[in-house]
Amino acid sequence: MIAEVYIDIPANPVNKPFDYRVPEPYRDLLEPGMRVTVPFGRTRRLGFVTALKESSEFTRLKSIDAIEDHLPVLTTELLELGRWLADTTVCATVAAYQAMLPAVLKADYKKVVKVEDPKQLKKQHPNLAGLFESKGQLLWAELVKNDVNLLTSINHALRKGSLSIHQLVRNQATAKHVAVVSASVSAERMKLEYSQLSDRAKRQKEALYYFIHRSDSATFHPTMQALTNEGLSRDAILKLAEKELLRIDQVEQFRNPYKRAIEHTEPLKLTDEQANALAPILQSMDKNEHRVFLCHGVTGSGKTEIYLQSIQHVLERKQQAIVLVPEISLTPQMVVRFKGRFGDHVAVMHSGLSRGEKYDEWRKIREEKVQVVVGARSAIFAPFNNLGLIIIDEEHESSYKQEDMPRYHARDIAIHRAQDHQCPVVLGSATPSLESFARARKQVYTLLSLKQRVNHRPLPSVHIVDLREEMRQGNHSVFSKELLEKIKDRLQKKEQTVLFLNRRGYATFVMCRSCGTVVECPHCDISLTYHRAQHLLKCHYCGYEQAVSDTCPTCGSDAMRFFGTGTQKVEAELSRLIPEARVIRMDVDTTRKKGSHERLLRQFGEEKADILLGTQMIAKGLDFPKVTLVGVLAADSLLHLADFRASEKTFQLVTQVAGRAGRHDLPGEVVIQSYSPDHYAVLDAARHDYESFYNQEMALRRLGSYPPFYYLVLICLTHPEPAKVAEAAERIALILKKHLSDSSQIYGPVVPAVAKIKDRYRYQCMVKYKREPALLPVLHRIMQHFQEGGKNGLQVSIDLNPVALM
DNA sequence: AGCACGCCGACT
DNA sequence: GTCGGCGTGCTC
Repeated sequence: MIAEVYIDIPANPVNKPFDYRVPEPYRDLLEPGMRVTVPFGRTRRLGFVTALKESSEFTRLKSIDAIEDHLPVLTTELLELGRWLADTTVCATVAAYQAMLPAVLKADYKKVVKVEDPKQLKKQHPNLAGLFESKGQLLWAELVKNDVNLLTSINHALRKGSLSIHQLVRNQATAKHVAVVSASVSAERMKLEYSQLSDRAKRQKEALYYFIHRSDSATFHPTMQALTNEGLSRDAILKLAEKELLRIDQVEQFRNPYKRAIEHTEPLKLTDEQANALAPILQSMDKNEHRVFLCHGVTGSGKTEIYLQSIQHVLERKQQAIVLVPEISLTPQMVVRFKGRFGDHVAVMHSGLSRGEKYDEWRKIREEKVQVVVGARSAIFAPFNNLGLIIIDEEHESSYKQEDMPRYHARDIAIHRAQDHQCPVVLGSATPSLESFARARKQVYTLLSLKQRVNHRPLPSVHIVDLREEMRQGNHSVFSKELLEKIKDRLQKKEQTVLFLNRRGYATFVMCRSCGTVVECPHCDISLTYHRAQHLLKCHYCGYEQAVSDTCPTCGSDAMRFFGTGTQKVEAELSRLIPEARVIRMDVDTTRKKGSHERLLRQFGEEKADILLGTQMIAKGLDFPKVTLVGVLAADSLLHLADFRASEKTFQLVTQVAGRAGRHDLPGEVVIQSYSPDHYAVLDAARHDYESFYNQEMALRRLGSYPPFYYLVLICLTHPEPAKVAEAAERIALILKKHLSDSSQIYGPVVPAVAKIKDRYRYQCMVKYKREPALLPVLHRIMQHFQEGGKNGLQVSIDLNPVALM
């Protein structure tokens, strides 16, 4: 028997299956989808078995070393999905497989140096022999870490045979075990032994006594942890186990990230609108029919309840469901809603979990211990075998697009899997992506509309403030008069305010007023942002930091001034203008630590603050009854980005943020500050008019030949030398022009808005096309040709259907 | 990704 | 003459 194995090196030259002989004892065990360790070249690597066969065109086959799994980690469906994913996103097949699995299933490679001939080593390299001391082997990394100059003597010793190198492939997947203690003899016997124990064995007697006097001693098996918590001695228990009076078992345990008890909830009574939306979804499930529904519902229209009740139906049909939620709205609030309804049937997957916790949640899915998974983007690969429904909440969210290889969009994966399983997909959003809404209009998707909020609360009233007018009246503050007054008013009424600004840091750039020099990052083509807390200038692209100087590096004048406003500056302004206000600031800088995101939100929920000030991350999923005012400080910060989606993003963001106000009994109010108050994205968001926005934006997209009228491909090249990228970009553009049809438009090469990142110069080519059969073959060929380069050479990335043109 | 093979500059 | 730089090519 022969196995086809994909080696876990996501590079082009090894992106193909390698044949290996399967040793006799493995023949009944090995299945496609399992991981194996194999000899590869002169090292050992982990690989994925994709197929089994009887013959190979290669004669000198090596054998598989070991099987790493009992159960295939990739199901037949996922193996196939991975191939499709690699093809359609132009990446290595293993890269696709790795993206579908939890990180712990990746191998941990360790190089080990072994002493073969201690005497010779001591004679020829006493310094090396000293390092090894009495140990027979050392980790390569440890050995080299001490002294790089050792390399020469190590090489010499290797050649002389006094040292040898071995490759260790360690499986990182470890289940958590707990020690469980139980009685291994009868109570009578324990009593007897007890009486025979010497009085000096006080701790042992104590422990034994504890077990004897349990009426349920036969079925009593507490964890070691629990017993030591009771004050019993661990050593005494071990001694008793040695005497075979007690036994200790290592029991595999799922880590439980959600320890607190969650109250069970019952299905809510649906409004007519909700019931009308739910019915076709259930119908489609019952007919085992693949259909995509676009659930377009205003914020607060009760989409989640529709999700919950359709999942209920999935469970009744003994099927499984995947629910995708954007990472930032995967809050405890959200988890509680699903766990409350479905309890232990739910696994949760998000970035806040440790690697071990993620692995456990994944195993619950793989071993069919749960039927529902709620998770961020990668949960779309949940290894369910009988999917009945896939839900993507906030389907317009750009975080569903993975930004590194494989550059997939979870929505595309969802539709592909749902076709395999003949089940429906539900896309939900208050502000659908133009792509999805256009498909709904063309009846490719089925549109479900929810126009009313469940509790019949009116949508918040929205005021647009013209910041140009404020400027004219001499107000240079980040707050308009109107907004400031409203914040003060809420403070007095003990109500809460949410303020949104899409820029972190203090000032977005530092400029010399005398010569106009803007301080830029030495490694990137971008201005540095001033962070006041540490009094540093930081690059938001590469993380570079430098001290703030008082004088201009170019002209030496002391006219350096801060421009632009970030969240830190707003925070400072607030404490100056309204010193009594308690402010919580939420941005990448204040939520970097694990759990701080949740902690800040909880504090705000407990009304320990009056104002929540934040970036993107506060735009979604927040639901606090006391919030009656939402302020969007600069609604056009995104609008002027050179991106065809700028208006769409602005519209979505403003709508989402506005939706945070007045979700409960108290009426909500929204103030939008903008330098372009007449822009349709701002106006339509203020009027809660999606269709009007859609129509205007579609007209512009048609004019610019942008999605959803055309598909895009973005090819981005980087290299430390500008001339090298330019040349490669030129050649790629030529290849595209030569091989693609006339109906496709090829743009570039051009230098993108940020011309250099992390000391690498960038160039881009773009293709717009409607139907282009030659596209994927050409892109694969480009990848093959240009991506063979080494570490510092040319890097090529291909992004099909990019979400941003950065 | 590693690692060897292979062809040109500064050293014992 | 050799050590060693990193450009190219292969791993079932």
